[in-house]
Amino acid sequence: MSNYNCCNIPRVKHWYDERVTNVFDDPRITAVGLLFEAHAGLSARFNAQLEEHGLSAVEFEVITRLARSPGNQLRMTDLAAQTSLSTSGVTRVVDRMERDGLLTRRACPNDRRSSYAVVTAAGMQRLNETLPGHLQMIEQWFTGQLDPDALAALLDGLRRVRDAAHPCATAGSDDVSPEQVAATDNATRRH
Amino acid sequence: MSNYNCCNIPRVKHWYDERVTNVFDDPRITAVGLLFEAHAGLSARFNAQLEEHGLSAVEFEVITRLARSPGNQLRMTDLAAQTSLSTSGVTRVVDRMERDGLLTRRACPNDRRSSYAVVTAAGMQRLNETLPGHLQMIEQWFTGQLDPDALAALLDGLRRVRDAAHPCATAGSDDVSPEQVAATDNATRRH
DNA sequence: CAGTTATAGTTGCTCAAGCAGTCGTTGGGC
DNA sequence: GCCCAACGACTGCTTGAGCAACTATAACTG
Repeated sequence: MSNYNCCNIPRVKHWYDERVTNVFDDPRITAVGLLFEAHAGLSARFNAQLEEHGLSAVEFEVITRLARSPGNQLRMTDLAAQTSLSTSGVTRVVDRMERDGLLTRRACPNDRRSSYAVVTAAGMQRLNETLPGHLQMIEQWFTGQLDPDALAALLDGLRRVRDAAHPCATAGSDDVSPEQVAATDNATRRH
Repeated sequence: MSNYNCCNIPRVKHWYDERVTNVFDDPRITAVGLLFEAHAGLSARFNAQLEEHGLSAVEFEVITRLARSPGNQLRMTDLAAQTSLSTSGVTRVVDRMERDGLLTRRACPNDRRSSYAVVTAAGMQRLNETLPGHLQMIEQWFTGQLDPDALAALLDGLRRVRDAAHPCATAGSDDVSPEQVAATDNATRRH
């Protein structure tokens, strides 16, 4: 019963050793396990550092996405598309961050349905306080763990997986300049 | 204001182009962006497939961890350690899955504080129905996206990052055989 | 221009997860 | 053997996020 060696699993490509005795030793399972655990580990590290500055991961992502956008602002919908939040989720995060003085809402002049979330001066300051440590964390736990070649290979592989799997969430404010689009590599682009 | 070119960020190693005009173009940000988006993309794909079989991601992880363990069972605490759930979280997931007939609780004979979560026959069947498609998804959106060399490089990099960053959650039932431990690569091991 | 449809944002409801506190059990120190 | 600290599981409470319903505005169609 414990020897779970079941079911005819279709194997399209055979890049791995065939002699598998247990489904859970399947290298594909191992592969996702690695990716997910790396993600979980980094998330935990980052969250700890962000928490020191009174930010949750989503709040940090929100304020970062806003701060990198022209005018430090984004329409609520675009913010939702860039983050992996629903629009109602964005409403609530912005509620909290507005209450904490990090953001403000600003009416959109052209479209009275829309409103912008804008980073306040206090928000920018908070981000300034948080970012250096965050970058250090990235270097300490991620990029610094590998020599340049290995890192490049890793990032290349990730990019391909991302491009393939990342659900189409092409977002962004309407008036981004072309070079800004080109720069926004890790944003939710590339269909 | 939009040109967020701030703060003296310490750069330990310079594996990337120095000429950065905007903090958010920082290759370290891009790197985590890639990893996180790849994870998010894969998660979304997997969740969709799992949902077809009436399983959430955590439920799938729980039942998988149990099914790969000797006797298809694990003590609640060990299950919590292997998944990224708190013990109360595990209590509730097992509650739900027990209600759905996928798991049962079994009293631990040696220690009356502990109880095992055990996969039922229905649970094993559900897993059998779910796994092939899941493996196909992995191949389609992850491992199949790269040629063997690139995949190996990706996994190698991920392994190092995982080993560095993954928070120490050494778990597992007490009586795992050594070869089983060796096989459990993607489990939460390695100090 | 009127009527319909689509879009932007918010709100009520539900649910999943963590924290802290509780209860029963175990094991170590004396 | 008794006491107390540690442990395992569970429960109440809070929080955060999504879905669906709703309102207001915009755009489209004839």
